[in-house]
Amino acid sequence: MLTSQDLLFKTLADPTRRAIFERLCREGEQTVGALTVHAGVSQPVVSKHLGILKQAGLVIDRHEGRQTHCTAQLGALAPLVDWTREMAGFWENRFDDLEDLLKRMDQ
Amino acid sequence: MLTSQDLLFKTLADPTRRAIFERLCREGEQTVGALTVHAGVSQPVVSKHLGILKQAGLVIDRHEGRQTHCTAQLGALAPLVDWTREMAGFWENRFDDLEDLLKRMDQ
DNA sequence: TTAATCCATAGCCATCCAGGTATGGATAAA
DNA sequence: TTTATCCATACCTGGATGGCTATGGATTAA
Repeated sequence: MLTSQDLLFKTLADPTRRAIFERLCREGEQTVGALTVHAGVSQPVVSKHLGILKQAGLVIDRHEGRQTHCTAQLGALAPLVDWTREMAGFWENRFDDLEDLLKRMDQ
Repeated sequence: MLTSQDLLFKTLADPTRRAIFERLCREGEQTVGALTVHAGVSQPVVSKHLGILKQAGLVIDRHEGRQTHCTAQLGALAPLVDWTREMAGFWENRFDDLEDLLKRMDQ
């Protein structure tokens, strides 16, 4: 089974792809051409990365004539935030358990 | 150049590796053997994943006799949290800029 | 209509890497 | 001392994937 966390981590693991997403977050809507200028890779590669970002829900696009305008979808990062919170939660619980144990030992 | 975010995303992108880290967060300190039982892969593979997790600072270990006890280092997730916050920050700033623009247009 | 631009898709290749088995060193048990 | 257990390292292999070029459809410009 492929969790949404899996998809997010895998998608963001590639530096080129993450840089594209970062640029979209910083600059807002961008055409494929504009992204290609700064990506350091060829246009087909940028298109492929955008496809993967779209599949992960991190990017949506809008067609206007022969141009494709792309936008970052920040909300798609939610599972990532949730995961981090979950890990931190486990951590806290372990401290709570330890606290309980110490309390019981004290009696 | 390889940023700490790069290292973190790449390290956590693998499901098996992330599962090991998750288990360490949930259960606390575990030996390599205990981790192997639940990992679904061979012991050498677990050792290799632990090596990568250690390199990313996500795990530290402690040797006791012939056993190696591993612990999750939650603090190593900080760059991930920072990155997410940064992305959200860009988002906010863009809204702020838009707000400023609208305000100026209103005058 | 013709030429130029924007983008997506197809096909190819090199590289990376997660998985395996084999093995040996170190420690603990017999 | 001998045997068994725990773990790490070395080595190999197949599959995944990030990069490229070539190409064509669609739209705009000449």
